[in-house]
Amino acid sequence: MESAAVVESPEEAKLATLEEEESGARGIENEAAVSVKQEPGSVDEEEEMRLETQAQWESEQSQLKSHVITGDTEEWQRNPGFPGLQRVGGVDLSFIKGDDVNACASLVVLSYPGLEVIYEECQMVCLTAPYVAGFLAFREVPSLVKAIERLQEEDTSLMPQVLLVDGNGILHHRGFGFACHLGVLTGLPCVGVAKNLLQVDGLENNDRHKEQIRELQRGGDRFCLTGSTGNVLGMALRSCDKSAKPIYVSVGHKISLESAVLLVGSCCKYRTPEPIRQADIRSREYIRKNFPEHVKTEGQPA
DNA sequence: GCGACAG
DNA sequence: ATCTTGTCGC
Repeated sequence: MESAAVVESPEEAKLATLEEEESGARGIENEAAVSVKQEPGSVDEEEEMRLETQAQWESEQSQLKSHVITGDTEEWQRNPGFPGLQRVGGVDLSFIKGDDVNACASLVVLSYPGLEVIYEECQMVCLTAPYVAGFLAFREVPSLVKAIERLQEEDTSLMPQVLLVDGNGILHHRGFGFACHLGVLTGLPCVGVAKNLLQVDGLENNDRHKEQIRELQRGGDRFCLTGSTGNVLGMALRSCDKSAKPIYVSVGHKISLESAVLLVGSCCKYRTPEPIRQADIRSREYIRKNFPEHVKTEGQPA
């Protein structure tokens, strides 16, 4: 047959759906002046419903004894257990203060398990999409795909075998966050690493969550993030001894949660895994150097 | 009015 | 994401 059979993978289908939602969300945003308030109907009914789902959720949560899994980042670093893994990539964008269009995109590749920077690139980019909560990828992904393509062209032998992304993977309102998005468009395995919990599917930064965080004593300790639908969406990981605040790891593309957590843990000298941290440092520095803050220094006497 | 809101 | 200095500690 002449017609090219366009077979969509489940991930690609998910992406297509999200793209539709994104354009919808942007349309709403553009007409934000028109308030679309819902008629409250019956307040009592709503409240009753809310309390009921709340109670149901709480009972489910208490049954899910998401006990702390004790880990050991030092041990992971001594014995990573990823034979064949030599290059881990990291990406990040940094922004100029009052500018929501121009940004610096950075891609770094680190040796593994040594964590030395073996490739780095910073590139000024123009962002097209605005930042809309839940649609982060639409703003940041295009520039990063281009960065990967430049590396592919420049030196394929430096192509990372896995990419750490700052943002979530399946820990997302539609189960398809930044790390999934970038993974599908590049074909690379991706891991989502967020610094804050995205409160979705019943996951909440409440007292219970804070208590679980307090139970994380050492680097490597972690616990499952189980949504109210029963799915494990990611893990809260204490990435090093120094910082008590965990990072949130979730599956992006072509990697299991277990592998993702071990990999991220073995990449942490500090709270943020080195590949992302190095990309972050480099893109910030680039902005700092090339965009003198003429806003701040006013009276400079000659 | 208050909280959420990955980056 | 960005706005921001010093400071306490190893």
